Amino acid sequence: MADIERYEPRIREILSAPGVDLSTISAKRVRKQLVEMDDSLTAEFVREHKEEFDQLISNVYEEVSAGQANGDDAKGKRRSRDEEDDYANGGGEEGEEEVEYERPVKAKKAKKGGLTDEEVARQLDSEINGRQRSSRASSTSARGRGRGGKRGGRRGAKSSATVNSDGETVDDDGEGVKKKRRGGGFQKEYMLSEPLMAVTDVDKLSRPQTVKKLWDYIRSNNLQNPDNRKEIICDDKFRALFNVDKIDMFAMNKQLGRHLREPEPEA
DNA sequence: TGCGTCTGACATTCCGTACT
DNA sequence: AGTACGGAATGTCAGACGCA
Repeated sequence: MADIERYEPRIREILSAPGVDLSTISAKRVRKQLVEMDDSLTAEFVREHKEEFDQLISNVYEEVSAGQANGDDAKGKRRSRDEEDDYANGGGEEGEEEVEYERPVKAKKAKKGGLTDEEVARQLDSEINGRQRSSRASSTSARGRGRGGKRGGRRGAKSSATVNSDGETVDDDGEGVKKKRRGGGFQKEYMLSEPLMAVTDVDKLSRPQTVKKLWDYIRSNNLQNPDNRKEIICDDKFRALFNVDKIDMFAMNKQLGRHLREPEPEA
């Protein structure tokens, strides 16, 4: 039986460190920090004893958060909405705790200014009215899911709404969803820079279409690093585009903006 | 009514976790 | 072990909503 208890001070240190937001910290992150802090501790060991670590982290979390709540009523209040639902739900008392108390995106939103009266009112209003937006946002990560690769729920399964080859947003039936999203937005076309034109073979595209074209090009030219598929090995055209030999896929999207410019207004 | 704020939408791949 | 899926980053705009 490994002596996991001896890591308690470390865990306490992590959880009570200045700048640590208990509403966003996760057991996973604590474990990671633990490994980083303690050279004698390996990731493998932590993985092997994950449950024990999680149990310990949870205990320390309870203590630390209780301590902070005493001295900081505001933070106590902040827990009230979301965390009552999941964290305190199973936890709070003894017994099986929901160790994965992470709510990163929610926390991000909260960080933007916390829950003001206005926001609370809006949330309540949304819940009452059962707006589509609120139902999505309230579950997991609103942005995360909307943005992420699981549109429609399955990898590779094309979404219920996609951008077709004309840059038009369509749903599964091929019907336009312009009722909801007319014009502009993703359908807005930009003039492409010369290097970007060289890759896409067109001079005007919407942003999503541009990204799509880039990925077509990447795949057809095998530019993905086989060891790290998030990394793109630049060929001449890409090098001209990004001025680097390799680029992270996220950075690529970021850099893309530099190659898109507003179309000149038509006469 | 206008302004400010917030959310959802789209493309992409990979990692970690939960579940079977 | 294999499968399924959420979440991660990036950009921008439309639409919904609250408030003054």
